[in-house]
Amino acid sequence: MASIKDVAAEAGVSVATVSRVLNDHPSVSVDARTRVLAAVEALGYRPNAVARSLRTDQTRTLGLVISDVMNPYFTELARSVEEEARALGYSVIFGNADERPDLQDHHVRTLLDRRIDGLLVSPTDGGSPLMLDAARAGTPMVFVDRWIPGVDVPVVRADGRPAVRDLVAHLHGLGHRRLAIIAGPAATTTGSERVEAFREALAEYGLPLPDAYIGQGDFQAESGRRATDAFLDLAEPPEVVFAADNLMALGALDAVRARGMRVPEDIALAAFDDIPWFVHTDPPVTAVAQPTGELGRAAVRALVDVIEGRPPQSVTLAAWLVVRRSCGEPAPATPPAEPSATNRSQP
Amino acid sequence: MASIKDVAAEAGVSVATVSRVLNDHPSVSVDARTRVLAAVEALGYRPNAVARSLRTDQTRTLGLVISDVMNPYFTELARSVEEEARALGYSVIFGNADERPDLQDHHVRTLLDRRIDGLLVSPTDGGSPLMLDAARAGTPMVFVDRWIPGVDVPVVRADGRPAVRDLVAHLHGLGHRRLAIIAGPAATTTGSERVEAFREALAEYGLPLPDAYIGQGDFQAESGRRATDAFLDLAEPPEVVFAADNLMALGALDAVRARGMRVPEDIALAAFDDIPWFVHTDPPVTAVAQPTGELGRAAVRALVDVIEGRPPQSVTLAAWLVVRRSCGEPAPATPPAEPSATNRSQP
DNA sequence: CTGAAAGCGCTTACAG
DNA sequence: CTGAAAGCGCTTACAG
Repeated sequence: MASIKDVAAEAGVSVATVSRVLNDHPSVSVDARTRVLAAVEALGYRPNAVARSLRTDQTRTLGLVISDVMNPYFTELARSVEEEARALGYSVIFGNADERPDLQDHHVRTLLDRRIDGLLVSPTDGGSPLMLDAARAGTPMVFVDRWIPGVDVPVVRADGRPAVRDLVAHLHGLGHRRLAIIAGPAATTTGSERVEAFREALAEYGLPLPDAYIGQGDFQAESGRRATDAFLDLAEPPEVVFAADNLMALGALDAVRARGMRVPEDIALAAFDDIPWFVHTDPPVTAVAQPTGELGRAAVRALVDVIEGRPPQSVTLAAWLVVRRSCGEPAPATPPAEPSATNRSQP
Repeated sequence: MASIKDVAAEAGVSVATVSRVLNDHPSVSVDARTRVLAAVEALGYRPNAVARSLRTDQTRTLGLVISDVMNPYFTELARSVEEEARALGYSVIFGNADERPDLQDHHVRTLLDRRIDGLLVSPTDGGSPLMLDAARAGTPMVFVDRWIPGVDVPVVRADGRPAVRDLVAHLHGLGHRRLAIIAGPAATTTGSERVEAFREALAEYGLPLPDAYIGQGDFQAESGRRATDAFLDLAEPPEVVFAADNLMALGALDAVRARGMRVPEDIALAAFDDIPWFVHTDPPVTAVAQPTGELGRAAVRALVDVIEGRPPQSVTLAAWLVVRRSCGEPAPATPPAEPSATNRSQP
């Protein structure tokens, strides 16, 4: 592979001049520029980004450590992150933690070793020493979706509280009184916040949230299945199951179906995170939708602000309720504007 | 950030010795090793991967250029690629082409500039000059899922032909005679092969595949919607629509639902690529399943073989038909073993 | 406007 | 077993 030396030789100039041309440095004669460009073309030369990074101490690369790529919510987040990063001249390297703290650490370490310019993370746990150290050491960092309290790192996320309150109002209006939740890991902010929001909303209606109605999940489908099975085995099973993410909702559907029961006749179901398939499930699933794409883009902008020395900003966007039929709702008289099936709409 | 010099100073040895310790070189005294390790620990030193790559001319990184991350099939492929790569000591950088040749080229170029050790690609088109040049220039490369004919690059893919034949047999058995397909771009192998497989299978039953029954899609949902709309507007609409991927099937469902029609009563639907949600759609969707995880792992193994100088191997695995109810099938007397909802089963 | 030179952080023959 | 030195491919003050 041709190096800058080859180009210099071919153009009859020094490597310094070649470098200047490549970096659009103003003081290069037209003649030199022309010859260099011709040599670049002739040799099919491409600058070695590794060498450039070593020299300039910047990689123009962002790291994104995501909790679980297979979760459509995070897939979309990853996609929007890459788009915005590309628009700003950065590449992104993804690490999939698969909801495992050890894997998360593996990726954080690898990314740091590669000297990424900044790190975007949606923490799988309460914060490993590694990540905390990196933050304290001054690695540009932004949390997205989930965050770690007590660390001075900007957070970009959606506030689901009002939407959860709307959901509970909806459920209460349909006559449901025994409501259960499949929670995410308590060590994650989204794991605990969604339970708290649910509990508070229930309290407004004088409804309890007994321990037996809190299923402990891990944001993956299998845990949704197990939690739902446990609910169904109760002497007094809940009338509604609210899954704190879409994969656990999938698991809940699996469990209900395995028993030959039906949603919403035998048990109602709602989910956090809306996905295109929820329009076509049997029945269509009522869900809390997030402005996922906007979240990803805002997170990248915040991170690039930190990297480039501008004051970064935490961002909180609104989530909203999308009512479908999985809780027993008859089609509303005036249907609310609904996102099209494949594009998660922005608020 | 501490460099190898700092470690050397702290340990009272030369940087060469530090490097030897770090790379497990045999000839280092126990004493030196101990002091170096202590210094590494004390300084929290981590080797700079960028510098190491520049020096060794290898990045221990694989590039994966994928047609569309938002497609669950590719998401799973990406995930298994990362897993196997990690197991073999490589990281992977993803590029999402979003089915756009220009974006694909952007990522290939970026990846090449970063000097990845090898490239895994599922081409969006018939092969851009850039990619062809890279292949000819000797960049270690493997095609996965889709491929480009006439290039000497190993291919790892699934053969859907027998499964498509099974599908057509199934449809014919249910009495369907007017069968349509929503195809992917003809420039992609999976785009053209699936149509050919379908056409050949139809021929075995003496059934034609008229042009009007070939919808031109691009593997994304919107095109599935458009193609289905066109089918439905025909004087003699098809009785079955076979979508060549799961996103176009989603679009087809959107279109059918938008007209207030029902699957399979008004029109039957089948899809290439099985996904967990197909178990819970209304109705559950009959689909051709691929051994996605195994495909990703095999592709990585093949690529690492090329990189490390071993003879690489092309791999073709089998796809299989999963019958559900979207084509009008009554539940079979002896239900076939079916993949669990969230784990795509291997054959 | 241009080039020689230093240096980014490593690894690795080459001597000793 | 150990260190001094060269070199990977760039960029960028410093002179001219």
